[in-house]
Amino acid sequence: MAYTVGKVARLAHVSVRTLHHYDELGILEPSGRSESGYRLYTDADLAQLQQVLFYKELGFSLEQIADALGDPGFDRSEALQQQRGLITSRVSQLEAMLDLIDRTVAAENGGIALSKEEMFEVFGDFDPTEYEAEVKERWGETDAYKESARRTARYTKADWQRFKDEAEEINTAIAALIDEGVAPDDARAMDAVERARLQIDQWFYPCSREMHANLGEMYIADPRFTATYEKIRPGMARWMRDAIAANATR
Amino acid sequence: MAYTVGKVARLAHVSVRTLHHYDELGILEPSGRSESGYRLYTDADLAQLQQVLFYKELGFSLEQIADALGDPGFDRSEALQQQRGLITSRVSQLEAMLDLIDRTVAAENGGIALSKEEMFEVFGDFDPTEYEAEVKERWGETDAYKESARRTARYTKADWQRFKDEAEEINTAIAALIDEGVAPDDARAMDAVERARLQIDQWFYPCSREMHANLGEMYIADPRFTATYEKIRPGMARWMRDAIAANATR
DNA sequence: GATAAACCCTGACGTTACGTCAGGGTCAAG
DNA sequence: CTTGACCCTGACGTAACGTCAGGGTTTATC
Repeated sequence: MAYTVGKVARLAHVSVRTLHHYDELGILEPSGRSESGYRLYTDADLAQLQQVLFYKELGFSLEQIADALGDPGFDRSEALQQQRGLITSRVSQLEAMLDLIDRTVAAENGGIALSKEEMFEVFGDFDPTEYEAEVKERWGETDAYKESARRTARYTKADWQRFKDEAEEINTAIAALIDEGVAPDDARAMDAVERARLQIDQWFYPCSREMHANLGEMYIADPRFTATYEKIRPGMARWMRDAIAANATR
Repeated sequence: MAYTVGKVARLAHVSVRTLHHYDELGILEPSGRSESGYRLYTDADLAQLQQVLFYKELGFSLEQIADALGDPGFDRSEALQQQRGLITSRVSQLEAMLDLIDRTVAAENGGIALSKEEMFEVFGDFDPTEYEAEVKERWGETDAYKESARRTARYTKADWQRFKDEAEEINTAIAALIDEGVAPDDARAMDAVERARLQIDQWFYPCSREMHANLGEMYIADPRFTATYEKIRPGMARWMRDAIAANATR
């Protein structure tokens, strides 16, 4: 029922030093100590260690992990769902790499050559803004991509920085609403996603509320978009979809 | 045809600093410089960068990458096949995580609880020695696991260190043969894998040449085993399978 | 019941793979 | 011809541990 560092280390395939480190950072403090000062981990501690390892596997920093686990509103099942989605999107990314390798080999054997962009698009994180216009075209607004390209061509470095700051602020605000437990059909929720819509409208291409609703659907249908929002808060992708849908019909 | 750092960075979703770093380490030195000293990357450099990124994605250190790419016997297609196998095994691991999450959620909803080992077995690298005895049982030698457990129970820390050193030496010798281009049915190859067989026989459980051949088949059938050997040298898993098979029938 | 091997503790410095300035030269569009 | 984006070389900072050192504790075994 109570495990010493060494036992936990062997069980979880981590080093003793790693457990010491997590203890220092407050990410995983053992529930008890023996008389002689030995760290003693309980079953609950093991469950938390598993959470730490899942998050680490998904590329979260230890600081982010500390924040997530330290949050009083932390919910294990919710986190597991979030992690499930993120792992799924990671699998898609790796499968894209397999596909890239196959196409590269085919090209070497006289197949069609790959563009420079194709050679690297599987690396690095997925950028939603790059992709939204493209998706929009599939739904009919055939000029979205061109319009977006036309506008963004003139953007300066400072413009992009402003856009990023603005986007982050909007996302932070939404995350705060989620933390407060505000429902997606609450007026504050709809206002928040309306800000997101206006931002797209202003910076990239005309985006009606109906079109925004389409994008919202994609947030939960495409694992890459889902991952983008789930990484901010568990359940955020679905919450946004619902809030955007509510905003479109109010 | 010639790209500056910034262009390469945007294309490959890496930072300029990263490219500087790779240049310092000699992992990716641009083929040219402009008059004013700007780094100029060619298409071939981009292909090499892609290789670096693949290896990095698979958890190789920059030092290992430098060794692999710097090796005069480096072969792009061979490396791509190796990477394909390693990515496949990574996907299996992530799928095991998805399965673990599902079982954890099921357990929370009144399903069967998970053992401590199950909670963590998906993390950390795959240890072949832990698994071989278990697999051996599937082929009939029903006491392999028990025998192995009986023997290893008495092993001291120093014993394990000796075993690891020995195993590494054997693998290094095999890798050297591969580097030399020695064929799997060469006598030297058979001798090398015979040493591997004797090591298993000595440390864990009786392992006949026929049984060893079965293990060899598994090295290419199970992606986790394949990954273990492919990580040492591209093509090593298949080479060992062939050498072991040759050794079993000589 | 002693004695060694294995295990635990707390510092504290080392390492990898970059991030992040600082200070200064270069290029291209208006 | 200037201004914003871009490039250079140091050089120090950082995250997540690895790796001793020095010293106490537990446990298996003789």
